[in-house]
Amino acid sequence: MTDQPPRLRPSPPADPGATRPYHHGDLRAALLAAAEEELAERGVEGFSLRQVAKRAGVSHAAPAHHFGDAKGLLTALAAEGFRQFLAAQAAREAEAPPDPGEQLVAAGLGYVDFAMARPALFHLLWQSERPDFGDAELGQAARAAFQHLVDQVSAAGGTSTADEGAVWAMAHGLADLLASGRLSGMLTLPPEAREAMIAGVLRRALPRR
Amino acid sequence: MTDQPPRLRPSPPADPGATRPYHHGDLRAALLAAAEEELAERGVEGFSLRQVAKRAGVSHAAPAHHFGDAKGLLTALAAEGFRQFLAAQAAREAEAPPDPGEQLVAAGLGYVDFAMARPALFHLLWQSERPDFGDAELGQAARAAFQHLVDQVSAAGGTSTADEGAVWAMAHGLADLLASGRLSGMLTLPPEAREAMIAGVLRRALPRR
DNA sequence: TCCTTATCTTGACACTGTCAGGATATGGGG
DNA sequence: CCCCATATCCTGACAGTGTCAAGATAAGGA
Repeated sequence: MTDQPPRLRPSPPADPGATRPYHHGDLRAALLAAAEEELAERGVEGFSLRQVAKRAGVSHAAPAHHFGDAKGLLTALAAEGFRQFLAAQAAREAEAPPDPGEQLVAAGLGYVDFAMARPALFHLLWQSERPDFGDAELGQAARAAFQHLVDQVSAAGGTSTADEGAVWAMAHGLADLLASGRLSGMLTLPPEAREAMIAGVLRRALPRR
Repeated sequence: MTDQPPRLRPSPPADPGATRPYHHGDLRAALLAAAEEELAERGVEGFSLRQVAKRAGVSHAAPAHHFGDAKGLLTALAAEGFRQFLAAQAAREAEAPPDPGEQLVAAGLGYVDFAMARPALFHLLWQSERPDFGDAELGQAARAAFQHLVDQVSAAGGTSTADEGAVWAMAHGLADLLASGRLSGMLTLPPEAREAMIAGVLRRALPRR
């Protein structure tokens, strides 16, 4: 497992005795950080806007000014999540040999890394309908993220829709099943062996020569 | 266990003038049907127990007696969903040649069929935390469903955890991406071409000889 | 200094899931 | 036949949720 992209800064201790200034200073960033913590603890389905506000030490209606509504907050969080998702792939590629095939496998490993390290955020990005995927910023971040794999396929000699779909589906299937705790046969393996097996499985989707 | 419902009202407008009998007759089945409709229309994240009760033409607390709480209803729905998921695979296999490899591909096609035909239910089965997967009935149905693919892999000559994982991940990745409207390159294909491409991609995951 | 703007709080509303207690039908025993 | 134990369903209440309206407070420029 390689380095993960830095998480949003952890939320403040929320000292109840401390007199908090009326203006927070950087509430937007604090709310995003609190939202991701809430997401990790309660899941997408248990996500509560008021709980996020409470965690950030602010009134229940404070998020509205920065994000409009809950969908707006989750949209911003998803956009940031897609950027970190892309960064997870880049981190793996930086450690891999420059061979196009190896780079493609590395991207797939980063795909799986991200899903296993932050399953709730992965869920928000790929299976939730709560973010507004019509939003410009989120749309751009999302397209950039899953276009990256497609580009890697081309670089590795893929030419068809089938090539793109196969690699994407294999990486995504592994990521989703592993993130949700299935594929126990792989999960119980020691990390190095598991990683090697994932790489081997990813290679099956590669265009054959 | 469940009798065939005499009338599974597909969309009961809850006729206000009609005097409904105090006892419904087969409320449990009607609630399950209403729940799946609600699921299809609003998605897992928009699911509302009260809305289900209203759709079935019954008071908001009526479901409690049959299912306990919302989790209980979704657990029962998920168990039924897994059985139908398995049936979708079996339906494809019945039309395929008896060759083990072809049977395995057929199972994968059924896997994808189900996800595309009923994406919200697929989402409930695989990505939701609302059903109680510790429940005995649901656990049995779930295990039977995703054990089937693994058995097919063995029959087709698969011997390793990698073989099982590869086929499962490929089928699952295709199903999830297609159900959520991604993989547009495949979605825009005519059905026969799309099906052939999916089969071809599934074959990539098969153990090579 | 004063006023405009941004930021945050308080209060309210409709909706949700769940619980408690009451109403009604069903079926079997007397 | 009557009666009542039980299953079934309803009404009402409560806390929690997202969102809106209106007010309070701070920041910054004229």
